[in-house]
Amino acid sequence: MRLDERKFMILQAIIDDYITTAMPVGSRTISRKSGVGFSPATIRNEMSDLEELGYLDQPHTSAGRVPSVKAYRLYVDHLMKAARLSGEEKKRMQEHLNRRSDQVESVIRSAASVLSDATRYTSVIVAPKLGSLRIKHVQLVPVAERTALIIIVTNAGIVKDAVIHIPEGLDADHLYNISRTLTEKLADKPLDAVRQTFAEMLRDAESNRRLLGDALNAIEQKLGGQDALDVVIGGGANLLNYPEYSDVEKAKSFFAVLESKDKIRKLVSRGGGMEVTIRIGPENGVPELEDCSIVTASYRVGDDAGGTLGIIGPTRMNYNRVISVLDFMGRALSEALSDRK
Amino acid sequence: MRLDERKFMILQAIIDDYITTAMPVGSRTISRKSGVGFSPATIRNEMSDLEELGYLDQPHTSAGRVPSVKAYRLYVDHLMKAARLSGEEKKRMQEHLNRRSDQVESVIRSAASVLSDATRYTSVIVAPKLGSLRIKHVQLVPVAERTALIIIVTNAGIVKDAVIHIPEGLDADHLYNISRTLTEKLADKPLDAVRQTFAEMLRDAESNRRLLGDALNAIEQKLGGQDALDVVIGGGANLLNYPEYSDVEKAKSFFAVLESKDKIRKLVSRGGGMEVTIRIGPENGVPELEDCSIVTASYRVGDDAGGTLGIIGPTRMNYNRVISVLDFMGRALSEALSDRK
DNA sequence: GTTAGCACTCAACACTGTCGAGTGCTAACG
DNA sequence: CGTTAGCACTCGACAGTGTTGAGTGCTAAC
Repeated sequence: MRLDERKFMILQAIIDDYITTAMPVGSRTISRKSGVGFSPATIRNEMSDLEELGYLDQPHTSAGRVPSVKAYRLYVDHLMKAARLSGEEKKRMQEHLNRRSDQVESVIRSAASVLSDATRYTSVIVAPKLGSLRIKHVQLVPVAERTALIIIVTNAGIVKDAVIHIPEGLDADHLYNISRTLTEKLADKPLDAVRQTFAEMLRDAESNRRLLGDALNAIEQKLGGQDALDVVIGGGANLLNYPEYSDVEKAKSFFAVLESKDKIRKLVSRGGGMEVTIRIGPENGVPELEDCSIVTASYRVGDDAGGTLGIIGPTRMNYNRVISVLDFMGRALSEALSDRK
Repeated sequence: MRLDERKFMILQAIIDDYITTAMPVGSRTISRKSGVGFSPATIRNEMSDLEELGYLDQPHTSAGRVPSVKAYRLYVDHLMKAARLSGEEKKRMQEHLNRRSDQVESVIRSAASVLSDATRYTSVIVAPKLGSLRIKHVQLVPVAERTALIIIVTNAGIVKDAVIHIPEGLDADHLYNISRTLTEKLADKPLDAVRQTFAEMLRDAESNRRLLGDALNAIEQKLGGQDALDVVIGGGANLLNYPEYSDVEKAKSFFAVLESKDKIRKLVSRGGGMEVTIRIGPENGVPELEDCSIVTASYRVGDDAGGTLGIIGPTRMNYNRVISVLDFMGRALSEALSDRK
């Protein structure tokens, strides 16, 4: 038995219907649809075939049918027609995104909320690994008696800074000199290499040990520690709008997953490339979310570092729309984060 | 009819029981409690009196009784004995809070999560109004061809910075001079006055118009715009653990309130002072949350600016513990934010 | 003043029958 | 031979029913 034209059509109709209603769909419903010229009985026969082929599941004997993971896969890979976002919508997203575009972190936060608002699902954005950005220059600026700001400027134009303590008696000139040395030593090195280079400097330089140590700590904390933005989630409560989560227990376990960075990271560990990746149901590898799908795309910062943005929703999500939104936002985000000189 | 000793005791027992079980409590339950030497029948008589006095409600004829708002009020104002946090617990909270103490924003975020973890309710922290902090000095640092970092140091040691665009051809010396001028003009003025002073400078200074305008925009955005941290919420999903929210609709409306900054702000608009404020049920003024209580305390940054921290939970929340946690965290947070030289 | 006894109330629960949506199968139709 | 009408069957949803148990209020006795 093969999937002929008509089976495709019927399957598509079932999926479309199920995506909007979340109710098992019966033969009558399909038969009534415009564009389908067959009686319920015929549809039933076809549905029976589709079930045998593994594209449909039946919750129980006298219920309608529900698309299986296999069906969604087929749908996503072959049946789906790409949705176009209206220009107006694109514009609106852009605006909401651009409004705050000073720090990487706040751009990402706003992107997450734009994503979840636009899709009505839950969004996840993993911050870029900034480690591969290269340092352009480093500067120490005195701010108070024994405090300075260390500023690191990278090739992507992103600035990281941190407040550090400095030994007494270091005046602006001193700091300026140290800055020059630091810049010389660090220029063109990736941020990842800061630790090592600092360590070397600590070994060599007798004086200013304290200063260098503090600076190193501060920077490390910014880049890789608690302070570094990691994964941002938007619209967690959105999923409560779907009947799949009308059970509080389910909702709770969903929120529990959202709070576990490990699981989130696992969820969005991406397939690579700028392409949109779709993981349907159990494919996502997190058992608690086996009836969720996750769609991810990626974005870049400058030419090196990149991160992932994604949408988590029920398996019957509107893949169509989600894909276009992610695709668009991936580009928009890359632009917002890279074009900052 | 007056509230005698025994009525107090019984009321207290009822409240205690209800707070832990969330089930209407009957006369038998109270009678069985150690320390109560009366039969259910006697308790019933007393409960009947208490109901008449407005301290108890009866969901329906043959159910147990439930404390009324008036009862909680009495409990909170007179019956409750202050809980002591164990040293161990205090230490744990301190540690979780202190771990990241570089930027105001991240300290507040971590405080929110400490609060919600410690209480198992939802926490809200309103960021301090930084506008009343006074400027100590201002500095422009070149970071790239046409970009500079503007750094504002305040008397509380808090540093705000923003990336701005600068006109071509301004070298480090120029910027240094401008910084000096800015510092002179702005020193000792509150951040709130920046706008006005800048405006004056814009009028006077013929050159560097662009630069000043950009700087003003950037700073404004940082202080009062989208970028300024406003209100942070922690543990929103915590409330799902309580039977009060086993209904998804209720949970949804709760989350809706959490997403509305206006309502949150209304919720935590504080009664003033370092004192802990308690609003029970409808007292909080937000109809959607009429069966939630909110307990707030405040914290300070330096000597001027202050913010509010609070806990939202069901009316039958563990006021006792919540109050001690808030009190402790209020101090801890003030300390963490002020002691930063 | 306290308590035992008793009739009463009401939510929760399990059970039952009905209804309707949906199915599979078979036979008839074009 | 594909399509369709007809029919028996299945099963969840729902409403109605009786039972149980927790809890109450009242009264009379201690």
